[in-house]
Amino acid sequence: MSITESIRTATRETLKKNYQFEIDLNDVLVNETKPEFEGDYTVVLFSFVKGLKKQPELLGNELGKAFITDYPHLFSAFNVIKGFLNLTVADHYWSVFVHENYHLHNFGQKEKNGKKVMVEYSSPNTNKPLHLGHLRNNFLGWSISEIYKANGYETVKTCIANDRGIHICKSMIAWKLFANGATPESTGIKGDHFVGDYYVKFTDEYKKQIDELVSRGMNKEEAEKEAPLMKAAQQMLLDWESGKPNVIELWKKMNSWVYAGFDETYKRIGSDFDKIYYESDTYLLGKKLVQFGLEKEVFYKKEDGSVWINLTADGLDEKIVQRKDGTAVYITQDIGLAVNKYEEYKCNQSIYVVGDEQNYHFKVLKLICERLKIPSAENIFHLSYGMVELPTGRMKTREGNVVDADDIVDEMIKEAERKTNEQGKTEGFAANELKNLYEIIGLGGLKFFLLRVDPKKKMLFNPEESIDLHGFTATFIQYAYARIQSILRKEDSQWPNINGQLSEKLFPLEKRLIIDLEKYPSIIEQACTEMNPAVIALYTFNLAKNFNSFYAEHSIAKAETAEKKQIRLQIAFLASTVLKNAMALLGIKVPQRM
RNA sequence: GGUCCGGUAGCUCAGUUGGAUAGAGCAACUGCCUUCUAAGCAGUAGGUCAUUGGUUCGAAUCCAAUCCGGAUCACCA
Repeated sequence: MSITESIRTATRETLKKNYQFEIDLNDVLVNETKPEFEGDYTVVLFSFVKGLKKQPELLGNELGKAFITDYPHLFSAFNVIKGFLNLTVADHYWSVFVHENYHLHNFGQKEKNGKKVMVEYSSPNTNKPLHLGHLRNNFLGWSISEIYKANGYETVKTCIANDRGIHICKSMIAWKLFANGATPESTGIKGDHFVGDYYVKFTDEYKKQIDELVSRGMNKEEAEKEAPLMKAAQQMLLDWESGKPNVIELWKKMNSWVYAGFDETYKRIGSDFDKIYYESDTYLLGKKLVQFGLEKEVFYKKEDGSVWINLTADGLDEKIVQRKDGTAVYITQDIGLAVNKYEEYKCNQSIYVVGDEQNYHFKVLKLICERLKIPSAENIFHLSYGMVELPTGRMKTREGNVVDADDIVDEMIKEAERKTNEQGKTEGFAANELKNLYEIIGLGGLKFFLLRVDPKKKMLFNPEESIDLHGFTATFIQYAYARIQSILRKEDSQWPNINGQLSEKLFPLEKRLIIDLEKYPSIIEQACTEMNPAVIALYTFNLAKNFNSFYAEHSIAKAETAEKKQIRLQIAFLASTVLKNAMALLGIKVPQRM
């Protein structure tokens, strides 16, 4: 039981015993005591003052006295200010905690709970490379999955490849017309970038055709429809759906180029998947479900043959689920995918990590699944995240101010190298060790920067600031970790063993660190219920900061007594474990030295 | 226009079952390397929590209205 839980329980039991006053555990508000007051934890008494009809100060003093006599192993002192009962937790409690836990490599990790969670993330289109927004998505999805795992869930990481549709045909057409048979191999360009270039080429050439048609007197709207390139792309989509061999062959070829490029990027940024779904498979199941929905009268057909659902009763609009020509729309395949996922894995929860511009889409998807009485409907959860903005304004593909994921990663690693060399502390590092270090620092910095903000809020990505290695960054934490490793290396064989006995008082800085460490299990729990890795980012930063203060003040090597040395070493050891494990939940590695 | 989200220090962000004098980091300024890693530590300064009203012992937090910003309301994905 954690210390805050112990305090809640003690409060409940004491109120029951001394005042015959029954309360729920959750009614006891326990905070960390503010630094300007004496004590470690504070019980806020206002909420039960009314029921007991007692002065808050009087109640506080009575409770405090009872705590000291009834729970001497927990509390050593108390004071009351207004309605706040400040408790000092006994040093003995903390030293026992450290002694019992410091050597646990999986400290904080929960037992398996038998539940299964699916996390879908990344979900790229196969016509262009990953960009900055995808990075936030990937880091978030991966981290959430790890956080669930740490909380005892079995997890399934999935990805849906949006590998079909008119956008795919556009890059195919452009390649066919303009590439002259060039390939990623022949040009040396990474596959996803190679295909993406042809998608851009399509857009450029298409614009030219429109301009030309307009200059010949056609209005713009008509020109957009009549441009030969667009017609070719639409024809290709029809040919694809009818399975025309040469189109399918080209589609497979170009997709394979893209996947090879994605694999490289995923490997680099540490994203992996247990299962990849393909829209080219799921859209067919989606179409079957449209038929099913028509039979059940969840959907209805309009005169032109298109199929709709009416969601006005739920405050939404009518929504199309199948075009008049019988082809699938975006949501059609998502319905299919939801069923597919459930039948294959039967997860207790199905999380979709998708940008907040699709909030409406997922509201609709969930409603449709509920109306169709799909068993997994109520387990669908849209983990919505805000857009990543640039100092110059919004990122827009069309305006070309997209930040490419591979470029960012390169830049971060290069910057890590520059800053590391500036520090000039890398004597004795082998070349491959250095390369590894640059990657750990560069990627860590990037991940931390994108994860430290509440996912649901939009955020500003400032490339210059993100490679600044000071302050609330991964580098700061990695550095603190490397220093702890340095201590432990030196002290490795000389640990005094006095079995957690403590005859002297803990210094405030020591206690603050232990309090931090003790709450780690509740932090990963909180990160899970809130689905927010930023909780962990903030925690690791504070832990590292507190360790640095501690370290600056209290030398471990020159500890005053054996017992001081022991507890400090144990604190250092546990802190290093927690930092490493917590950072791992964010997908961030920590270096042995730097 | 409807719906949803946001507005906290110069900048980037924390801050929910309503709790003490609203917190970090960056930038600025002042100290600290003969010490287990100074990518560090200690400190100073910086606020009308968008505005107004309400609820109560108590509001950045809850309610209402207003202002500002964004997303969405496609037979695009």
